[in-house]
Amino acid sequence: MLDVRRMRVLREVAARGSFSAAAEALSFTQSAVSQQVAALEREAGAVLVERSARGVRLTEAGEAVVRHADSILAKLSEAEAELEAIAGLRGGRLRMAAFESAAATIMPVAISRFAEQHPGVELSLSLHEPEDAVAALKAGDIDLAVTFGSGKREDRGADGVTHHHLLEDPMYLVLAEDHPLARKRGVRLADLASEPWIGGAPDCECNRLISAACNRFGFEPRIAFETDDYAAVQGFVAAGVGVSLIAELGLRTIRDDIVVRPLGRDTPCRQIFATALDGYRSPATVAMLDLLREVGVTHAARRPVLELVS
Amino acid sequence: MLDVRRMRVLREVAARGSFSAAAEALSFTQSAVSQQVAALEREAGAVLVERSARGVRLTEAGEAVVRHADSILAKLSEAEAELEAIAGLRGGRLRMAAFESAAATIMPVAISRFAEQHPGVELSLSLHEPEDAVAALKAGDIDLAVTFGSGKREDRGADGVTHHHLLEDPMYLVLAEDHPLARKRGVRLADLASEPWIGGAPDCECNRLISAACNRFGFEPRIAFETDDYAAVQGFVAAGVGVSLIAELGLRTIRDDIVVRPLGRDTPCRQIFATALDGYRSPATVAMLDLLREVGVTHAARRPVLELVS
DNA sequence: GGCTGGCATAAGTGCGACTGATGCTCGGTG
DNA sequence: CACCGAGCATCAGTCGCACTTATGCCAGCC
Repeated sequence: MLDVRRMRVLREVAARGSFSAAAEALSFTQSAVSQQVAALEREAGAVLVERSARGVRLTEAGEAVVRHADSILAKLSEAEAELEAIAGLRGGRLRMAAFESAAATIMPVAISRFAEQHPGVELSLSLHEPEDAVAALKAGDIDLAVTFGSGKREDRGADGVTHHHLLEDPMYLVLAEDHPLARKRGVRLADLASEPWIGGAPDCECNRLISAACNRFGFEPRIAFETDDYAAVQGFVAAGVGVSLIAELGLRTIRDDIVVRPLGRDTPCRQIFATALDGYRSPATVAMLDLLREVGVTHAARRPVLELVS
Repeated sequence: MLDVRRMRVLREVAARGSFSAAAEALSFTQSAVSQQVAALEREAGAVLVERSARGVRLTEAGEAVVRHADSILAKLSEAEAELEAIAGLRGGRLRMAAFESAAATIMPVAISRFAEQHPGVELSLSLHEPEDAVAALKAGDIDLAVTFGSGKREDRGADGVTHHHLLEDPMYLVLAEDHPLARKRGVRLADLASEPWIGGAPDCECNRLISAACNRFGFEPRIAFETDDYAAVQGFVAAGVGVSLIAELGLRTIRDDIVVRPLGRDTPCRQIFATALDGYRSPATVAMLDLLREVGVTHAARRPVLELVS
């Protein structure tokens, strides 16, 4: 195979018109250039350079090699530029996934800020509930996921992913406006032991959050209906099918025929994480992780929904 | 600069999914592949491969490198193919020059046969009198010239070109049909000492041939008119401006108002050569040289004009 | 005819690439 | 749970290649 380093030498020879001049330009000795060109001719199986007393001239084969050398060396520079762009966040891509309420709240903020700081990076966001998101991470389909869970686990998970805590997301009780408890002040979870509940999708982290919260008050919630869309949950609650817990991030829009009640000291909190694979992380991933943490802190500082309903 | 050999290793790693498999495919040890990839990562300034317990996966930067590696390696194969094509006469070019009467006679035969044998080679022919042709050779504008001269010089010229003898081109006396000597049998050059002559262009090899021939018979021809086109010479002769000598190759077409007379043992001959630079010659040049020699022999074997007019 | 500019060649040296051996980690398994 | 195997990293050693220095050779030029 033709050696690209040698092709570079030949190109310099062609440009300068002599071995000596090329050697000087490349900071080699004339001897080295002579040997390299000879080796290249051996590889090529053809005479590439016509030697004459005053400098050299390329043969047709030599011209062909130089022509290709130009294009190959250009491609090499291109590759180097692309690497630099990726490392310097002036290029590359970042594929993310988030669950619905995060995708509607913190992600737009984070994405807009990231795009502003690093306009060259191509961003994409898909909707995935935590379980799917982690699977997508492991499959290499995405680089970063925003997930939630009940425990505050900053730990390096044994399964190759690490959850980086972003913020706490307090959950609120939602009732139909004509529910008997809708007017009561200081409702507690224990008051709702016998109510039918609206849950998240089956076998979903969301459901486990509700169960865990109720369990702490000594009862297992009876799930009357399951849906993974907070808007749908609000619909079912409004229709009187049951009551539910909705996290703050899911309460950006609140129907006017339901009431939202804080649970005071009992308030269960879901924990929001940025989740990424352990080991190598692209510069874009690292930058977005930092940014998400920052957005999380900012978000925690002001609690619009809490003020609104308490 | 990124090393193309290492990029090739990375590409194999990407294709096989593990260092070990790539090593086997490349007939290396796993250790070598590991070291090469590590070195490439140092050059690139970025992690290119995510190592895991079961094989490896490329990072985004790694994918970028492999993408470029593909295109670079493709270009390399292309270059190799082109070299092979040039060496095997399946490509490349051959630029030739010939004087007018050769371009009208032996060159069409040679070119047509060459094109048949080596259809991939791009052929071109330009018209140059010997002096210009040799200059063009030295300037590198052409690869091969067909020239003529008076002496039979196969020698390696001191000026860096070699003339390869192709054939002898006998010269004939041409007279207006109403010329007093037109009917005389056995005309000799000495009979024409006082005639006005039509010569070639000033300071042209062609003129020197006429002078040299006349000198041998003890007179210096008086040049009445000079032109480098044999058709024009025939015109002037027909008009009675003077007499001239025209070589056989220039007598493919003969006006009907002139007569052509052989000079028997006195016949001067111009020598036709294929002329090329010493030193490196492309495969196409060598092949055409051989072919021209062959055409020269064939041409010498049958002498249409000689038979026609003697 | 010596001088100069330019390429080739020979011998020596140092770096880098590859090998072989070994250690480490992770995931699967009895 | 301890073991095992697949796979990568690392180390030391060897070998080859690329470059340098030194020299020779050739051609053009004053």
